Amino acid sequence: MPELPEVEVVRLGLERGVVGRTIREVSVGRARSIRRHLEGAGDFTSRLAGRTVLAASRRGKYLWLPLDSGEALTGHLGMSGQLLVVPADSPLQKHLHVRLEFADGGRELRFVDQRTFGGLLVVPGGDPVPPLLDHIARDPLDPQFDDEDFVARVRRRRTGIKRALLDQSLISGIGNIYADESLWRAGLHGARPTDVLTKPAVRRLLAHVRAVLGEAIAQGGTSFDALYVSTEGVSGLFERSLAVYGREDQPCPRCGAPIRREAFMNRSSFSCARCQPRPRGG
DNA sequence: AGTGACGCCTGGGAGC
DNA sequence: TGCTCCCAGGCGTCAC
Repeated sequence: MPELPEVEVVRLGLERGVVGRTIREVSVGRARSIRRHLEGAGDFTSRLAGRTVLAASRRGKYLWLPLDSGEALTGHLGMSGQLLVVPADSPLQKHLHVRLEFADGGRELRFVDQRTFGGLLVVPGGDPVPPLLDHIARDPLDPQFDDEDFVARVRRRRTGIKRALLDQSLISGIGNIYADESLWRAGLHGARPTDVLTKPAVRRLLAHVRAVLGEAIAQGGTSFDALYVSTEGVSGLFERSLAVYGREDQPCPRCGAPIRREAFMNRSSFSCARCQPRPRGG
């Protein structure tokens, strides 16, 4: 499940694998994967053919490749999207939807996506950020992320802290796994109301968010259900470092109390029953 | 403007 | 065995 660390690992792979290369031809096998490119497949492929990739960029969970045309090939991996850089003659993946061949005849870029929540599109801009992504907040690893502005905005919210962490217009890149891990490290239950958290508490949480994201990148991300791999097809190793996510009834690594699982936004939240007390009324 | 619910997808696993 | 149901969940859209 690609969140910021997984997407960053993919970005690094794209930087090594496709930056500086010129696209020769693009084929779209499944229109749904470019559904956000409203002009359709013909327009999509013609905007890419002959263009050179200038960089590999990321904000939160979005990726984009700025092109020499002033546009950018933008993508989101959704739940199960993969961007693979593979030899042109390698076997076709079952859920291969878009192929980009390069003029140098070397390895090609493939978009593979089982659940098809992800997708690609070509958009104007891209240096530094396509306007398409204006509504996506800076992520906490962005040097220009404004800590005190984040703290203030969180405390003005009237919601639970986990909902706030998952709100990509407030802070981007965090999904269910890293939200739960960060909250565990901070000793906060996700239902804790944002408007009564102290400034130091929010700052501490932000520090834990940064730490867990950084550690996960160093481990190549989390390949919890094997749907996430790097551009080289390699799984990440951070699953073994997860303290709470997916660990219902197992002992909390800090206190030994059983990890609890609760329904949350049509999915699950994992937390320690002792270290992360549920707020009253929550 | 902020808040929260909903729908989109597929495959693996549980249960019958 | 084979069927049905549930679950994973990021994000755009929509209602309030």
